[in-house]
Amino acid sequence: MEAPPFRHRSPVHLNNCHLAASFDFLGDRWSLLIVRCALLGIRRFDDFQSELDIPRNILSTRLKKLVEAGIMTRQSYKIAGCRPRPEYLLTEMGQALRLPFLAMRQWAERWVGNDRPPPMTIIRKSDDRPVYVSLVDSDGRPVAPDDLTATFADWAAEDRSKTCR
Amino acid sequence: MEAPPFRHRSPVHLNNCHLAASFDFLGDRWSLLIVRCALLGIRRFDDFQSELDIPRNILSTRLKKLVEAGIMTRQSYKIAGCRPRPEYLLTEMGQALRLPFLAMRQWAERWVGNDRPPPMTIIRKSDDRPVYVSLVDSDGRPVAPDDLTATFADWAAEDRSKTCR
DNA sequence: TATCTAAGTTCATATATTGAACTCAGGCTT
DNA sequence: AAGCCTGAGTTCAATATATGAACTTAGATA
Repeated sequence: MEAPPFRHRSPVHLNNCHLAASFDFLGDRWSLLIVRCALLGIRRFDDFQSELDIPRNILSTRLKKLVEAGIMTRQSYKIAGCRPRPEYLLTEMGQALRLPFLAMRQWAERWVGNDRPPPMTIIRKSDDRPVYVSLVDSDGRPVAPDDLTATFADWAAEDRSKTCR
Repeated sequence: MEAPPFRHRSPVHLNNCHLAASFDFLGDRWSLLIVRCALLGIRRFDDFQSELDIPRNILSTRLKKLVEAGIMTRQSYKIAGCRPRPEYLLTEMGQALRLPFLAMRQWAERWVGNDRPPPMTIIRKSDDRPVYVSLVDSDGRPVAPDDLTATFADWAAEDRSKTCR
């Protein structure tokens, strides 16, 4: 990955930045950990609670926020002989977070885990070979990470795309 | 992306999870926004401050944390006629966050921005064509997001890889 | 009727954030 | 030389949020 040119102002105004906006509901440790667990198959209040050792009231407010953001849904499940209970499932929007979370896991295993063998490896179901997150072009061909630059929509570029020095 | 099988416990214990560990220093809104700005070329204290409208003491503690985590370095720059001033640069570890952040941006533009034309588009320098984040195998060939499963290192799998129902 | 369980809520205490004002060091102006 | 300017922080009182323990609730079972 290549170092960016120096700027006084970021080229994308915070108000136009959907990435920054997503941090409103995903930008805290507990929400990120809850989504991590959900992506791994956890669904129930008490399972999130004991897995993460999160205070119950915090879990409650975070789940509400994630539901409100459209990342999770709260629905009832029913097993015979038990009363219906709520479970928290990822929506399609939430499932789509798998890719960024895999990218982040890949980063963490390289840089936090120092490339030691990871506890879990993501593989392709059809042939059991490991899978990676990478940059590709529209034909699916790999793109070198130092071969990137950016263009800006004209409505968004108010002197902001200028670099300095 | 495919829904995961139901589990009471996540298959990776939190203590072995480098992803979860990374949230210790990246799991808050301000740190994420600071890294976003740094990836876009911002380097100076006051530029981070005015770009994000972050309280100065919070910015100070967050930058210290990111430096301590190895994501940024604080070094001096010198321009003629001014005294040396500090600037905050991404380390190699920090630059490597570009991929997860691009994945997250791609997600946010799809799901938060509802696929409206984004203010910024990442393109390949050599041919100006847009670039995407995607799953690939070790030969760089695309992998379908619903074609994934996982294996677990035997030292990590203490009944945790079992699914339920 | 009493007990158990999963899913919450309540509340006092502890911790963190906010925003404004202040400091500090070195360069520039008069 | 004295005073002002600028960028990079620090300090501190007020406010907001998190923590952890205890409590509540609704159905199922004994």
